[in-house]
Amino acid sequence: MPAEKSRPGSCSCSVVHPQAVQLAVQAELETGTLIALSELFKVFSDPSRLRILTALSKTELCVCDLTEVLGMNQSAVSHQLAMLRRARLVRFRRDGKSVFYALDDAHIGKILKVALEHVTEGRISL
Amino acid sequence: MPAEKSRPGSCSCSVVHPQAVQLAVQAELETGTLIALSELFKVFSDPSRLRILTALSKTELCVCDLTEVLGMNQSAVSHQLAMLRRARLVRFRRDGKSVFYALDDAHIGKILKVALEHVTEGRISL
DNA sequence: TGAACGTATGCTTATGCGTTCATATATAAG
DNA sequence: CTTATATATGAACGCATAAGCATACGTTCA
Repeated sequence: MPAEKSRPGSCSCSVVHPQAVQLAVQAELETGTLIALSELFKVFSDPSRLRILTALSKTELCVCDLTEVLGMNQSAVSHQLAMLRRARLVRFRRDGKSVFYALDDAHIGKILKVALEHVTEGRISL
Repeated sequence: MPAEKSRPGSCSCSVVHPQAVQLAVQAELETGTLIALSELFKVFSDPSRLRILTALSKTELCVCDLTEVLGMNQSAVSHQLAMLRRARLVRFRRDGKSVFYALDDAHIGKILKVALEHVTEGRISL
């Protein structure tokens, strides 16, 4: 008997470790959760958006302020803000002609903080 | 006097809020940190990689095991593992013909946990 | 109402990225 | 040394996306 398993679709290996595989399979996240997670991280994966979030972590800002802080044009900033809005990471209020943005969730700061720890520690170990 | 400021490059607005902008500018991350952060999040922004990290959070696995767990072909898994390796999120050891992968950093679990909280809470509030 | 201003958005382009295919490397067995 | 197996890697294809341009929308003021 050559292999302890042999599901045809996935891989030709015969050295699969069943108990480890089973553990891993049981730990799998639901598809919906997985997609939501990856989309959340995708929002954080762009430097411009990180700068926006960092700025908003200190104070509410209007779009014009953000173009000033980031040195980007208004269209680019608005596009990124739209994405942050869709991800529900920022909220906004209109005041006359200006629209003010602010962070929408407490977890955002936590995520950034933990990630920053990872990054800076990695730095040191280099 | 029409505007309180008017740096030409960024934006034609005249309603910039100087004290808020200053606060935000002071909070800016260094460019290197910013890039490192965004690259870290980029690694987390793909469902396949999240599945790999979730699986490895439970147990060490060889490449063949991972193809089994994920139902992806070996090449795709290896490419993703290479990326995780470059990001120093996983380490690996060779044992005969097999290569076993494991998580490389304690922060990874934390980041995932906090993000998961955000995602699931968002779920509930819908 | 019309003009001016702040902001949002559709379209386009350039770039990036995930997967697959083909192939290369590494280890083990005969 | 040859063959088989496990993994890695380069090239290419298709899709997603960030940024810029032009323009539309919403608000204020005259």
